[in-house]
Amino acid sequence: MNSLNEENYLKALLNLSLADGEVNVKDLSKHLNIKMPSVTSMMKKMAEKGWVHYESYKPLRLTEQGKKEAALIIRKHRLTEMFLVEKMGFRWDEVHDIAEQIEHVKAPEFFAKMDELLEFPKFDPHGSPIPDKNGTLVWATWVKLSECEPGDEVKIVAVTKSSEEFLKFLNSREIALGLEMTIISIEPFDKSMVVRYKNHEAETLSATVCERLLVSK
Amino acid sequence: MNSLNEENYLKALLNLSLADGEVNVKDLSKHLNIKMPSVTSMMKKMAEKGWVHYESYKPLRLTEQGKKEAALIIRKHRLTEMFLVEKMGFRWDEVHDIAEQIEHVKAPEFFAKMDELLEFPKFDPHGSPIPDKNGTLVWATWVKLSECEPGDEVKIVAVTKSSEEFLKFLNSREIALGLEMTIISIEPFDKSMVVRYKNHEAETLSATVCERLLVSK
DNA sequence: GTAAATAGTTAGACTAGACTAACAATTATT
DNA sequence: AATAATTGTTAGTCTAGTCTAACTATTTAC
Ligand SMILES: [Mn+2]
Ligand SMILES: [Mn+2]
Ligand SMILES: [Mn+2]
Ligand SMILES: [Mn+2]
Repeated sequence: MNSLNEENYLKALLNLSLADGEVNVKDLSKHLNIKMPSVTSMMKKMAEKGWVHYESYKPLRLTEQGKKEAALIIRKHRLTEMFLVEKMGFRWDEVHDIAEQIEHVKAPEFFAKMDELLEFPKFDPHGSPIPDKNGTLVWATWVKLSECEPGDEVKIVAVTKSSEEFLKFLNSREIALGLEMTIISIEPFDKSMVVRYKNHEAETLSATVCERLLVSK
Repeated sequence: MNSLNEENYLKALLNLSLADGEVNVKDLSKHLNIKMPSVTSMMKKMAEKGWVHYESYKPLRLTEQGKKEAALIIRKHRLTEMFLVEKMGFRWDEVHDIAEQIEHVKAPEFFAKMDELLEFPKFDPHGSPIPDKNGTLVWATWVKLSECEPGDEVKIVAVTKSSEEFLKFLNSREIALGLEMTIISIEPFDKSMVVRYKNHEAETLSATVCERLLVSK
Protein backbone atom coordinates (compact mmCIF):
# COMPACT_ATOMS: atom_id res chain seq x y z
CA MET A 1 0.00 0.00 0.00
CA ASN A 2 1.46 3.34 -1.06
CA SER A 3 1.69 6.00 1.60
CA LEU A 4 0.27 9.47 1.20
CA ASN A 5 3.80 10.85 0.93
CA GLU A 6 4.83 8.43 -1.77
CA GLU A 7 1.68 9.33 -3.69
CA ASN A 8 2.51 13.01 -3.56
CA TYR A 9 6.00 12.35 -4.88
CA LEU A 10 4.60 10.21 -7.70
CA LYS A 11 2.16 12.87 -8.75
CA ALA A 12 4.79 15.59 -8.66
CA LEU A 13 7.16 13.46 -10.72
CA LEU A 14 4.55 12.90 -13.41
CA ASN A 15 3.50 16.54 -13.47
CA LEU A 16 7.09 17.74 -13.84
CA SER A 17 8.10 15.19 -16.45
CA LEU A 18 5.68 16.07 -19.22
CA ALA A 19 8.35 17.34 -21.62
CA ASP A 20 11.14 14.77 -21.92
CA GLY A 21 10.26 12.55 -19.00
CA GLU A 22 13.19 13.82 -16.93
CA VAL A 23 12.96 15.56 -13.58
CA ASN A 24 15.65 17.30 -11.53
CA VAL A 25 15.95 16.78 -7.80
CA LYS A 26 15.98 20.56 -7.51
CA ASP A 27 12.68 21.08 -9.30
CA LEU A 28 11.00 18.25 -7.45
CA SER A 29 12.27 19.67 -4.19
CA LYS A 30 10.90 23.09 -5.01
CA HIS A 31 7.57 21.74 -6.24
CA LEU A 32 6.96 19.67 -3.12
CA ASN A 33 8.47 22.19 -0.74
CA ILE A 34 10.76 19.53 0.64
CA LYS A 35 14.54 19.97 0.95
CA MET A 36 16.79 18.24 -1.56
CA PRO A 37 18.36 15.68 0.78
CA SER A 38 14.90 14.46 1.76
CA VAL A 39 13.98 14.16 -1.88
CA THR A 40 17.14 12.18 -2.63
CA SER A 41 16.42 9.72 0.13
CA MET A 42 12.83 9.29 -0.96
CA MET A 43 13.99 8.71 -4.53
CA LYS A 44 16.23 5.88 -3.35
CA LYS A 45 13.31 4.33 -1.55
CA MET A 46 11.05 4.69 -4.56
CA ALA A 47 13.72 3.23 -6.79
CA GLU A 48 13.66 0.14 -4.53
CA LYS A 49 9.93 -0.05 -5.10
CA GLY A 50 10.43 0.07 -8.83
CA TRP A 51 8.76 3.40 -9.40
CA VAL A 52 11.71 5.55 -10.49
CA HIS A 53 15.01 5.04 -12.25
CA TYR A 54 17.58 6.53 -9.93
CA GLU A 55 21.29 7.00 -10.53
CA SER A 56 23.47 9.45 -8.63
CA TYR A 57 23.68 12.83 -10.30
CA LYS A 58 21.45 11.77 -13.19
CA PRO A 59 17.98 13.19 -13.78
CA LEU A 60 15.07 11.22 -12.32
CA ARG A 61 12.70 9.25 -14.53
CA LEU A 62 9.54 7.39 -13.60
CA THR A 63 9.43 3.71 -14.54
CA GLU A 64 6.41 2.45 -16.49
CA GLN A 65 5.06 1.15 -13.19
CA GLY A 66 5.64 4.53 -11.59
CA LYS A 67 3.91 6.36 -14.42
CA LYS A 68 0.92 4.12 -14.09
CA GLU A 69 0.68 4.54 -10.31
CA ALA A 70 0.98 8.30 -10.72
CA ALA A 71 -1.63 8.44 -13.45
CA LEU A 72 -4.07 6.49 -11.30
CA ILE A 73 -3.75 9.07 -8.55
CA ILE A 74 -4.21 11.88 -11.05
CA ARG A 75 -7.25 10.02 -12.29
CA LYS A 76 -8.73 10.12 -8.78
CA HIS A 77 -7.84 13.80 -8.46
CA ARG A 78 -9.50 14.81 -11.71
CA LEU A 79 -12.56 12.63 -11.27
CA THR A 80 -13.01 14.23 -7.87
CA GLU A 81 -12.67 17.74 -9.29
CA MET A 82 -15.26 16.91 -11.92
CA PHE A 83 -17.62 15.48 -9.33
CA LEU A 84 -17.27 18.51 -7.10
CA VAL A 85 -18.12 20.83 -9.97
CA GLU A 86 -20.79 18.81 -11.75
CA LYS A 87 -22.56 17.10 -8.87
CA MET A 88 -21.94 19.32 -5.89
CA GLY A 89 -22.03 22.77 -7.41
CA PHE A 90 -18.53 24.04 -6.66
CA ARG A 91 -16.82 26.48 -9.00
CA TRP A 92 -13.72 25.40 -10.97
CA ASP A 93 -11.51 27.61 -8.82
CA GLU A 94 -12.65 25.96 -5.57
CA VAL A 95 -12.03 22.29 -6.20
CA HIS A 96 -8.29 21.68 -6.44
CA ASP A 97 -7.41 21.75 -2.76
CA ILE A 98 -10.29 19.49 -1.82
CA ALA A 99 -9.38 17.00 -4.55
CA GLU A 100 -5.79 17.13 -3.35
CA GLN A 101 -6.96 15.38 -0.20
CA ILE A 102 -9.66 13.09 -1.55
CA GLU A 103 -7.31 11.69 -4.22
CA HIS A 104 -5.61 9.68 -1.45
CA VAL A 105 -8.76 7.84 -0.40
CA LYS A 106 -8.37 4.08 -0.79
CA ALA A 107 -11.79 2.93 -2.00
CA PRO A 108 -12.07 1.94 -5.65
CA GLU A 109 -15.87 1.68 -5.38
CA PHE A 110 -16.01 5.33 -4.42
CA PHE A 111 -14.21 6.54 -7.53
CA ALA A 112 -16.00 4.02 -9.73
CA LYS A 113 -19.29 5.45 -8.51
CA MET A 114 -18.19 9.01 -9.26
CA ASP A 115 -17.11 7.92 -12.70
CA GLU A 116 -20.48 6.32 -13.31
CA LEU A 117 -22.52 9.23 -11.98
CA LEU A 118 -20.51 11.55 -14.21
CA GLU A 119 -21.01 9.20 -17.15
CA PHE A 120 -17.32 8.46 -17.61
CA PRO A 121 -15.94 11.94 -18.26
CA LYS A 122 -12.79 12.34 -20.36
CA PHE A 123 -11.74 15.76 -19.06
CA ASP A 124 -11.70 17.55 -15.71
CA PRO A 125 -13.18 21.01 -15.09
CA HIS A 126 -9.95 22.65 -16.28
CA GLY A 127 -9.86 20.70 -19.53
CA SER A 128 -7.13 18.31 -18.40
CA PRO A 129 -7.61 14.73 -19.58
CA ILE A 130 -8.64 12.11 -17.01
CA PRO A 131 -6.40 9.02 -17.24
CA ASP A 132 -8.33 5.79 -17.78
CA LYS A 133 -8.63 2.90 -15.31
CA ASN A 134 -5.38 1.39 -16.57
CA GLY A 135 -3.48 4.59 -15.93
CA THR A 136 -3.23 5.57 -19.56
CA LEU A 137 -3.00 9.31 -19.99
CA VAL A 138 -3.27 10.94 -23.40
CA TRP A 139 -2.69 14.64 -23.71
CA ALA A 140 -4.80 16.05 -26.47
CA THR A 141 -2.87 17.99 -29.09
CA TRP A 142 -4.06 21.41 -28.10
CA VAL A 143 -2.04 24.49 -28.89
CA LYS A 144 -1.22 27.42 -26.61
CA LEU A 145 -3.08 30.64 -27.28
CA SER A 146 0.33 32.33 -27.27
CA GLU A 147 1.26 30.35 -30.38
CA CYS A 148 -1.66 31.64 -32.42
CA GLU A 149 -1.74 34.47 -34.97
CA PRO A 150 -3.83 37.60 -35.35
CA GLY A 151 -7.01 36.73 -37.20
CA ASP A 152 -7.19 33.21 -35.74
CA GLU A 153 -10.56 32.15 -34.37
CA VAL A 154 -10.02 29.79 -31.49
CA LYS A 155 -11.92 27.97 -28.74
CA ILE A 156 -10.61 27.66 -25.17
CA VAL A 157 -10.34 23.96 -24.34
CA ALA A 158 -8.05 23.77 -21.32
CA VAL A 159 -6.16 25.75 -18.73
CA THR A 160 -2.67 24.81 -17.55
CA LYS A 161 -0.97 25.77 -14.27
CA SER A 162 -4.44 26.62 -13.08
CA SER A 163 -3.87 28.25 -9.70
CA GLU A 164 -6.86 29.56 -7.83
CA GLU A 165 -5.83 33.16 -8.55
CA PHE A 166 -5.48 32.50 -12.24
CA LEU A 167 -8.91 30.87 -12.42
CA LYS A 168 -10.42 33.78 -10.54
CA PHE A 169 -8.81 36.15 -13.01
CA LEU A 170 -10.41 34.20 -15.86
CA ASN A 171 -13.77 34.32 -14.06
CA SER A 172 -13.45 38.09 -13.82
CA ARG A 173 -12.94 38.34 -17.60
CA GLU A 174 -15.73 35.82 -18.27
CA ILE A 175 -13.27 33.39 -19.80
CA ALA A 176 -14.32 29.77 -19.42
CA LEU A 177 -13.85 26.45 -21.21
CA GLY A 178 -15.71 26.38 -24.52
CA LEU A 179 -15.43 30.11 -25.05
CA GLU A 180 -14.67 31.16 -28.63
CA MET A 181 -12.51 34.19 -29.31
CA THR A 182 -10.87 36.01 -32.18
CA ILE A 183 -7.32 37.30 -32.01
CA ILE A 184 -7.20 40.92 -33.05
CA SER A 185 -3.53 41.75 -32.59
CA ILE A 186 -0.33 40.87 -30.79
CA GLU A 187 1.78 43.53 -29.14
CA PRO A 188 5.32 42.85 -30.41
CA PHE A 189 7.27 44.12 -27.42
CA ASP A 190 5.58 42.14 -24.62
CA LYS A 191 3.68 39.52 -26.65
CA SER A 192 0.39 40.50 -25.05
CA MET A 193 -2.71 39.83 -27.16
CA VAL A 194 -5.81 41.82 -27.83
CA VAL A 195 -8.78 39.52 -28.34
CA ARG A 196 -12.53 39.76 -28.94
CA TYR A 197 -15.25 37.46 -27.53
CA LYS A 198 -18.87 37.68 -26.41
CA ASN A 199 -19.50 41.27 -25.42
CA HIS A 200 -15.80 41.94 -24.85
CA GLU A 201 -14.77 43.99 -27.83
CA ALA A 202 -11.06 44.37 -27.07
CA GLU A 203 -9.67 42.57 -24.06
CA THR A 204 -5.91 42.55 -23.51
CA LEU A 205 -4.34 39.32 -22.26
CA SER A 206 -0.73 39.25 -21.02
CA ALA A 207 1.76 36.76 -22.42
CA THR A 208 1.61 34.92 -19.08
CA VAL A 209 -2.09 34.40 -19.53
CA CYS A 210 -1.78 33.37 -23.20
CA GLU A 211 0.86 30.80 -22.25
CA ARG A 212 -1.60 29.08 -19.97
CA LEU A 213 -4.65 28.93 -22.18
CA LEU A 214 -4.89 25.95 -24.53
CA VAL A 215 -7.09 26.32 -27.57
CA SER A 216 -8.33 24.52 -30.65
CA LYS A 217 -8.80 26.39 -33.92
CA MET B 1 -3.84 21.20 13.10
CA ASN B 2 -4.82 17.78 14.42
CA SER B 3 -3.13 14.80 12.82
CA LEU B 4 -5.03 11.88 11.40
CA ASN B 5 -3.81 9.72 14.30
CA GLU B 6 -4.96 12.14 16.94
CA GLU B 7 -8.33 12.31 15.26
CA ASN B 8 -8.71 8.56 15.38
CA TYR B 9 -7.89 8.53 19.09
CA LEU B 10 -10.41 11.29 19.74
CA LYS B 11 -13.16 9.48 17.92
CA ALA B 12 -12.43 6.20 19.70
CA LEU B 13 -12.43 7.95 23.07
CA LEU B 14 -15.84 9.48 22.43
CA ASN B 15 -17.30 6.25 21.11
CA LEU B 16 -16.10 4.28 24.11
CA SER B 17 -17.15 6.82 26.72
CA LEU B 18 -20.86 6.93 26.07
CA ALA B 19 -21.84 5.37 29.42
CA ASP B 20 -20.06 7.20 32.25
CA GLY B 21 -17.54 9.17 30.22
CA GLU B 22 -14.64 6.99 31.40
CA VAL B 23 -12.39 4.94 29.16
CA ASN B 24 -9.74 2.33 30.03
CA VAL B 25 -6.39 2.26 28.34
CA LYS B 26 -7.05 -1.42 27.70
CA ASP B 27 -10.32 -0.87 25.86
CA LEU B 28 -8.95 2.00 23.85
CA SER B 29 -5.95 -0.11 22.92
CA LYS B 30 -8.15 -2.97 21.79
CA HIS B 31 -10.52 -0.69 19.88
CA LEU B 32 -7.73 1.03 17.95
CA ASN B 33 -5.60 -2.07 17.56
CA ILE B 34 -2.65 -0.26 19.06
CA LYS B 35 -0.61 -1.64 21.97
CA MET B 36 -1.15 -0.19 25.43
CA PRO B 37 2.20 1.58 25.81
CA SER B 38 1.58 3.46 22.58
CA VAL B 39 -1.83 4.48 23.85
CA THR B 40 -0.40 5.70 27.13
CA SER B 41 2.13 7.86 25.36
CA MET B 42 -0.48 9.31 23.03
CA MET B 43 -2.72 10.08 26.00
CA LYS B 44 0.08 12.08 27.59
CA LYS B 45 0.48 14.03 24.41
CA MET B 46 -3.25 14.64 24.11
CA ALA B 47 -3.41 15.70 27.74
CA GLU B 48 -0.83 18.37 26.87
CA LYS B 49 -3.12 19.54 24.10
CA GLY B 50 -6.00 19.79 26.54
CA TRP B 51 -8.12 17.06 25.01
CA VAL B 52 -8.06 14.44 27.77
CA HIS B 53 -7.73 14.37 31.54
CA TYR B 54 -4.88 11.99 32.21
CA GLU B 55 -3.62 10.72 35.56
CA SER B 56 -1.54 7.59 35.99
CA TYR B 57 -3.63 4.50 36.63
CA LYS B 58 -6.88 6.47 36.49
CA PRO B 59 -9.48 6.04 33.74
CA LEU B 60 -9.26 8.43 30.79
CA ARG B 61 -11.80 11.18 30.30
CA LEU B 62 -12.19 13.61 27.41
CA THR B 63 -12.14 17.31 28.30
CA GLU B 64 -14.96 19.50 27.01
CA GLN B 65 -12.57 20.63 24.26
CA GLY B 66 -11.78 17.01 23.44
CA LYS B 67 -15.44 16.05 23.29
CA LYS B 68 -16.11 18.89 20.92
CA GLU B 69 -13.20 18.03 18.63
CA ALA B 70 -14.30 14.41 18.60
CA ALA B 71 -17.91 15.27 17.88
CA LEU B 72 -16.87 17.44 14.95
CA ILE B 73 -15.05 14.51 13.39
CA ILE B 74 -18.02 12.24 13.98
CA ARG B 75 -20.13 14.94 12.34
CA LYS B 76 -17.97 14.73 9.23
CA HIS B 77 -18.15 10.93 9.29
CA ARG B 78 -21.92 10.79 9.53
CA LEU B 79 -22.56 13.57 7.03
CA THR B 80 -20.35 11.68 4.62
CA GLU B 81 -22.21 8.41 5.19
CA MET B 82 -25.48 10.17 4.56
CA PHE B 83 -24.16 11.78 1.41
CA LEU B 84 -22.86 8.49 0.08
CA VAL B 85 -26.24 6.85 0.60
CA GLU B 86 -28.57 9.66 -0.38
CA LYS B 87 -26.65 11.35 -3.19
CA MET B 88 -24.39 8.66 -4.57
CA GLY B 89 -26.53 5.57 -4.29
CA PHE B 90 -24.45 3.42 -1.93
CA ARG B 91 -26.13 0.97 0.43
CA TRP B 92 -25.96 1.54 4.20
CA ASP B 93 -23.58 -1.40 4.59
CA GLU B 94 -21.07 0.03 2.11
CA VAL B 95 -20.40 3.48 3.47
CA HIS B 96 -18.59 3.20 6.79
CA ASP B 97 -15.09 2.45 5.52
CA ILE B 98 -15.21 5.18 2.92
CA ALA B 99 -16.44 7.71 5.48
CA GLU B 100 -13.69 6.56 7.82
CA GLN B 101 -11.23 8.11 5.36
CA ILE B 102 -13.16 11.13 4.17
CA GLU B 103 -13.86 12.28 7.74
CA HIS B 104 -10.22 13.43 7.92
CA VAL B 105 -10.47 15.82 4.98
CA LYS B 106 -9.70 19.40 6.02
CA ALA B 107 -12.13 21.47 3.98
CA PRO B 108 -15.08 22.98 5.85
CA GLU B 109 -16.68 24.10 2.58
CA PHE B 110 -16.84 20.50 1.45
CA PHE B 111 -18.82 19.31 4.47
CA ALA B 112 -20.93 22.46 4.51
CA LYS B 113 -21.90 21.71 0.92
CA MET B 114 -22.83 18.12 1.75
CA ASP B 115 -24.90 19.36 4.65
CA GLU B 116 -26.70 21.80 2.39
CA LEU B 117 -27.32 19.32 -0.42
CA LEU B 118 -28.74 16.88 2.16
CA GLU B 119 -30.87 19.67 3.64
CA PHE B 120 -29.22 19.55 7.05
CA PRO B 121 -29.92 15.96 8.09
CA LYS B 122 -30.18 15.10 11.79
CA PHE B 123 -29.38 11.40 11.51
CA ASP B 124 -27.00 9.23 9.52
CA PRO B 125 -28.06 6.18 7.46
CA HIS B 126 -27.84 3.98 10.56
CA GLY B 127 -30.03 6.26 12.67
CA SER B 128 -27.15 7.75 14.66
CA PRO B 129 -27.50 11.46 15.37
CA ILE B 130 -25.27 13.89 13.47
CA PRO B 131 -23.60 16.37 15.86
CA ASP B 132 -24.24 20.00 14.97
CA LYS B 133 -21.65 22.52 13.78
CA ASN B 134 -20.69 23.37 17.35
CA GLY B 135 -19.96 19.76 18.18
CA THR B 136 -23.10 19.22 20.22
CA LEU B 137 -24.26 15.63 20.14
CA VAL B 138 -27.63 14.59 21.53
CA TRP B 139 -28.47 10.93 21.68
CA ALA B 140 -32.17 10.43 21.24
CA THR B 141 -33.80 8.42 23.99
CA TRP B 142 -34.37 5.29 22.01
CA VAL B 143 -34.77 1.94 23.71
CA LYS B 144 -33.13 -1.34 22.76
CA LEU B 145 -35.38 -3.92 21.15
CA SER B 146 -34.05 -6.36 23.75
CA GLU B 147 -35.71 -4.29 26.48
CA CYS B 148 -39.19 -4.57 24.95
CA GLU B 149 -42.01 -6.94 25.88
CA PRO B 150 -44.13 -9.41 23.94
CA GLY B 151 -47.06 -7.56 22.40
CA ASP B 152 -45.10 -4.32 21.94
CA GLU B 153 -45.39 -2.67 18.55
CA VAL B 154 -42.16 -0.91 17.75
CA LYS B 155 -40.41 0.97 14.95
CA ILE B 156 -36.71 0.50 14.15
CA VAL B 157 -35.01 3.87 14.44
CA ALA B 158 -31.30 3.10 14.73
CA VAL B 159 -28.67 0.42 14.64
CA THR B 160 -25.72 0.34 17.03
CA LYS B 161 -22.36 -1.41 16.54
CA SER B 162 -23.29 -1.56 12.89
CA SER B 163 -20.60 -3.71 11.33
CA GLU B 164 -20.86 -4.50 7.66
CA GLU B 165 -21.79 -8.13 8.43
CA PHE B 166 -24.54 -7.10 10.80
CA LEU B 167 -26.01 -4.68 8.27
CA LYS B 168 -25.90 -7.36 5.60
CA PHE B 169 -27.70 -9.71 7.96
CA LEU B 170 -30.41 -7.07 8.43
CA ASN B 171 -30.63 -6.63 4.65
CA SER B 172 -31.16 -10.37 4.26
CA ARG B 173 -34.11 -10.22 6.68
CA GLU B 174 -35.49 -7.05 5.06
CA ILE B 175 -34.94 -5.11 8.27
CA ALA B 176 -34.30 -1.41 7.68
CA LEU B 177 -34.77 1.90 9.48
CA GLY B 178 -38.43 2.84 9.73
CA LEU B 179 -39.60 -0.76 9.74
CA GLU B 180 -42.47 -1.46 12.16
CA MET B 181 -42.67 -4.82 13.92
CA THR B 182 -44.65 -6.59 16.60
CA ILE B 183 -43.02 -8.70 19.27
CA ILE B 184 -44.70 -12.09 19.45
CA SER B 185 -42.67 -13.80 22.15
CA ILE B 186 -39.35 -13.96 23.96
CA GLU B 187 -37.57 -17.25 24.46
CA PRO B 188 -36.69 -17.26 28.19
CA PHE B 189 -33.54 -19.35 28.03
CA ASP B 190 -31.57 -17.39 25.38
CA LYS B 191 -33.57 -14.15 25.24
CA SER B 192 -34.13 -14.52 21.51
CA MET B 193 -37.27 -12.85 20.16
CA VAL B 194 -39.87 -13.95 17.67
CA VAL B 195 -41.22 -10.95 15.78
CA ARG B 196 -43.67 -10.22 12.95
CA TYR B 197 -43.33 -7.56 10.26
CA LYS B 198 -44.25 -7.02 6.60
CA ASN B 199 -44.60 -10.46 5.06
CA HIS B 200 -42.43 -12.07 7.73
CA GLU B 201 -44.90 -13.88 9.95
CA ALA B 202 -42.48 -15.24 12.55
CA GLU B 203 -38.85 -14.24 12.33
CA THR B 204 -36.49 -15.19 15.17
CA LEU B 205 -33.89 -12.63 16.23
CA SER B 206 -31.05 -13.57 18.57
CA ALA B 207 -30.35 -11.59 21.72
CA THR B 208 -27.22 -10.23 20.04
CA VAL B 209 -29.33 -8.78 17.28
CA CYS B 210 -31.98 -7.39 19.65
CA GLU B 211 -29.26 -5.67 21.70
CA ARG B 212 -28.20 -3.72 18.65
CA LEU B 213 -31.53 -2.56 17.33
CA LEU B 214 -32.90 0.67 18.79
CA VAL B 215 -36.63 1.25 18.55
CA SER B 216 -39.41 3.66 19.41
CA LYS B 217 -42.82 2.39 20.53
C1' DG C 1 41.20 25.12 -18.81
C1' DT C 2 40.54 26.91 -14.36
C1' DA C 3 37.32 29.10 -11.10
C1' DA C 4 32.88 29.99 -9.56
C1' DA C 5 28.19 28.78 -9.30
C1' DT C 6 24.81 25.35 -9.08
C1' DA C 7 22.96 20.83 -8.22
C1' DG C 8 23.15 16.64 -5.73
C1' DT C 9 24.74 13.53 -1.94
C1' DT C 10 26.22 11.95 2.70
C1' DA C 11 26.11 12.07 7.54
C1' DG C 12 23.82 12.83 11.52
C1' DA C 13 19.95 14.66 14.23
C1' DC C 14 14.98 15.07 15.16
C1' DT C 15 9.75 14.09 15.52
C1' DA C 16 5.61 11.26 15.30
C1' DG C 17 4.00 7.15 16.24
C1' DA C 18 4.40 2.57 16.59
C1' DC C 19 6.54 -1.87 19.11
C1' DT C 20 8.60 -5.35 22.88
C1' DA C 21 10.32 -6.47 27.36
C1' DA C 22 10.37 -5.57 31.98
C1' DC C 23 8.35 -3.64 35.92
C1' DA C 24 4.66 -1.47 39.01
C1' DA C 25 0.03 -0.60 40.58
C1' DT C 26 -4.58 -2.11 41.08
C1' DT C 27 -8.16 -5.43 41.49
C1' DA C 28 -9.92 -10.05 42.15
C1' DT C 29 -9.62 -14.57 44.41
C1' DT C 30 -8.95 -17.43 47.94
C1' DA D 1 -4.26 -10.80 54.51
C1' DA D 2 -1.69 -13.08 50.94
C1' DT D 3 -1.46 -14.32 46.31
C1' DA D 4 -2.69 -14.24 41.61
C1' DA D 5 -4.48 -11.98 37.61
C1' DT D 6 -5.14 -7.91 35.25
C1' DT D 7 -4.13 -3.36 33.90
C1' DG D 8 -1.01 0.35 33.20
C1' DT D 9 3.68 2.49 32.89
C1' DT D 10 8.67 2.96 31.85
C1' DA D 11 12.61 2.28 29.15
C1' DG D 12 14.53 1.46 25.00
C1' DT D 13 14.17 0.36 19.94
C1' DC D 14 12.44 0.99 15.26
C1' DT D 15 10.58 3.14 10.83
C1' DA D 16 8.97 6.90 7.94
C1' DG D 17 9.94 11.14 6.75
C1' DT D 18 11.80 15.37 7.56
C1' DC D 19 15.85 18.80 8.51
C1' DT D 20 20.79 21.22 8.60
C1' DA D 21 25.66 21.21 7.79
C1' DA D 22 29.29 19.69 5.23
C1' DC D 23 31.02 17.74 1.22
C1' DT D 24 31.21 16.32 -3.91
C1' DA D 25 30.06 16.32 -8.71
C1' DT D 26 28.57 18.83 -12.67
C1' DT D 27 27.78 22.88 -15.28
C1' DT D 28 28.69 27.64 -16.52
C1' DA D 29 31.61 31.66 -17.03
C1' DC D 30 35.51 33.74 -18.14
MN1 LIG E 1 -6.28 20.00 -9.63
MN1 LIG F 1 -7.69 20.05 -12.75
MN1 LIG G 1 -19.84 4.74 10.40
MN1 LIG H 1 -23.19 5.44 10.88
